[in-house]
Amino acid sequence: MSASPSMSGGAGERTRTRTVVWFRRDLRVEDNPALAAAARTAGEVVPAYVWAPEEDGPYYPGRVSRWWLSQSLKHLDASLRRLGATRLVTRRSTDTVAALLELVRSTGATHLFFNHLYDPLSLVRDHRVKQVLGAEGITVQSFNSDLLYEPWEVLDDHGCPFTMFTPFWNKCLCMVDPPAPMLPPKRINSGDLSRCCSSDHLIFEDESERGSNALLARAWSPGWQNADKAFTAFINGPLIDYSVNRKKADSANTSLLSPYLHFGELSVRKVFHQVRMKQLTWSNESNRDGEEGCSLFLRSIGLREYSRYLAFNHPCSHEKPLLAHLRFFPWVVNEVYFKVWRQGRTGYPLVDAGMRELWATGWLHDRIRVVVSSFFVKVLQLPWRWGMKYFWDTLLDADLESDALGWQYISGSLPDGRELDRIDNPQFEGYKFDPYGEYVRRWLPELARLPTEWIHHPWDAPESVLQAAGIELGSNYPLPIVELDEAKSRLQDALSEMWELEAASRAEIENGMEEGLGDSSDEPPIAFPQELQHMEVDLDRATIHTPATAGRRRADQMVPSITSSLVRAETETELSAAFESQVTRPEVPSQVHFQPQTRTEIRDEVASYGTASRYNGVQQQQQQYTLHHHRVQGGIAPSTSEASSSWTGREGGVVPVWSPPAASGHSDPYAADETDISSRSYLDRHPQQSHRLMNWNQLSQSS
DNA sequence: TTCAGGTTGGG
DNA sequence: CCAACCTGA
Repeated sequence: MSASPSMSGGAGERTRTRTVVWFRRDLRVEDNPALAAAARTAGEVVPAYVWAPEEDGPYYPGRVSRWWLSQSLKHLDASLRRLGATRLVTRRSTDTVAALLELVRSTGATHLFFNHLYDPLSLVRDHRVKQVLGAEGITVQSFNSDLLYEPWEVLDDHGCPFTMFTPFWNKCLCMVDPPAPMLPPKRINSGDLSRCCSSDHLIFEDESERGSNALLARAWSPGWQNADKAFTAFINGPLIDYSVNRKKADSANTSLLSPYLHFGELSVRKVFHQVRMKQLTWSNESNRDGEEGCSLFLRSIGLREYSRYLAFNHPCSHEKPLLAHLRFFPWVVNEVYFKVWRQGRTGYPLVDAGMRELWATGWLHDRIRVVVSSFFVKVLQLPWRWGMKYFWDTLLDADLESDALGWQYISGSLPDGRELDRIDNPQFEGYKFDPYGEYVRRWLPELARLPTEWIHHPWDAPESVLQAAGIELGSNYPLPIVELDEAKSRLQDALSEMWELEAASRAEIENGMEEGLGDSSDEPPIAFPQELQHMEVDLDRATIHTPATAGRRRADQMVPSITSSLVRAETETELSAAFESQVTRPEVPSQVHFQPQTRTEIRDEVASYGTASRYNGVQQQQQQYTLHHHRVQGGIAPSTSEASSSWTGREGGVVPVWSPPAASGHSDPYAADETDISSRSYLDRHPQQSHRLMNWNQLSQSS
């Protein structure tokens, strides 16, 4: 497995290869195929990291995510040094490809190795890396370190990609086990880098974020060795009771591994193998619960796999609903609702507790994520992409692929997701996930003295009970922002409207308007008004002046261009001050003063919407995008032979990149109109992608 | 006891 | 969409 020491000594002089290992979300030295391959070359290895967050556009990482990354890179750097490398070479850039090219030139490297990623930006960028560096005569090789199986390896009986999770996962489970995880390389020789190659100092936080970040360090220890510890602790601890406990809102029973998995500090293959071993053991002991726990935990790993699978097959799944009719859903464009949701002032205790935990810690139990996001989509009927963006900004384990899958699942955009018209009742869910109200009491101190009987529906509590608990509804805790019955009928209306619009659009197409297909998607997306970005700062001031957009709009929503977490810093430090006394996560906010607001006040805000601001917002956002808007023409859909000729397989040269399929193909069940689901709008915004892209359908046919 | 009709859980 | 479960005549 590992390179034999004798070989590297002798051959070093003559072959003298120098390989840049480009780290991204694979921040580990163990079971890292790119690093291992580089170490095997017997030449010199230059481990490198390029920080170019501007490339991520609206998905610039949020504060907590950046904090994690910075810690993890430190940890990785230390590990690499221990193995003999000079250091992790870092670059601050706004153009990753240029930075890599410069790095390769200045180090005199002949090889570049990296591990695959599957989000749309990476697919395109990595492809470009191969082209640009390849043209320079650099050998570029890429590997799988992020998944059990590459997305193009998992196909149904007809050789087509799966469109539902269960069959996908069943197929995975009966495929040959993924290779066993590799040990870290014995030694990394990076030669003398002091001359040719300096490191940039990377800055991941600003002054205002430092205080909040200091709190994170008490609760979390990023880094691959800590990932390993956390994993070991989990499989030897909570895993055996996972099937029983996983429903409790309390995170004491969850694995807490997702941030590690996001940054690739923990290898899913290692997870898979070790959990399988546990499962075998418990199966032999006929421990049914333990065995089932393993299956369930592995299934959640499977969902992570599936999120990459979907992202690969549908690169726009983070911004477009996969089911076409959802594009006609008239989302409620209401900033006040959005703000109330974020601040945990909806009047539904379980939802509010979740939102405040998220705010305070960057963490949420999976179940609670479902609760708050389904409330967001179904009760408030806000556009799911706003919620997804907020998750992206605030979650410690923010992960575009997983979150897109989650939100699409919730918003009824997947064939196997939940229907849109089913509203979950937060009151009932409260008693299910938090039967004794402990979770609510921890995060909503204002309800702490309310008896369990009423904790999940304070609005039903008798006045005397409320008084005894020190609660004045509408004053120190809000009344429900929207009644569930009201939400249900609103949702029904919205759905009928959606189907009408959908039918109308279809009729239009059948009337021979070929271009009709594009109409809905060409409609300008709804922007966040500029003011939204400053809203958080105004938490305790009059919100009535917040201009907002009103009413419903269909089509997809733009996301804010600045992460709200940056703007939030001010208030957050205030909040953090309240947590100072708590040593361990989850911190309990003991002093939080949320603005007293009655439902009628909220309604006044809703009523006071100015519509003028809407167009401002739209225009600004549009402008931003049209700056980059060029049509991609010609050569997008390659012929089959071209596609297959540049296909070099799993460990090989080319990462296949999705492109809009040729107009005819209709094998895809999502595809009421395939072009929308695939990358057209994405490509429009990334004109440099005019190179030939490979098409997944064609690939699978030709190989 | 049985059976329609609703609710809930799953991904 | 569908199975399992509950509920109430």
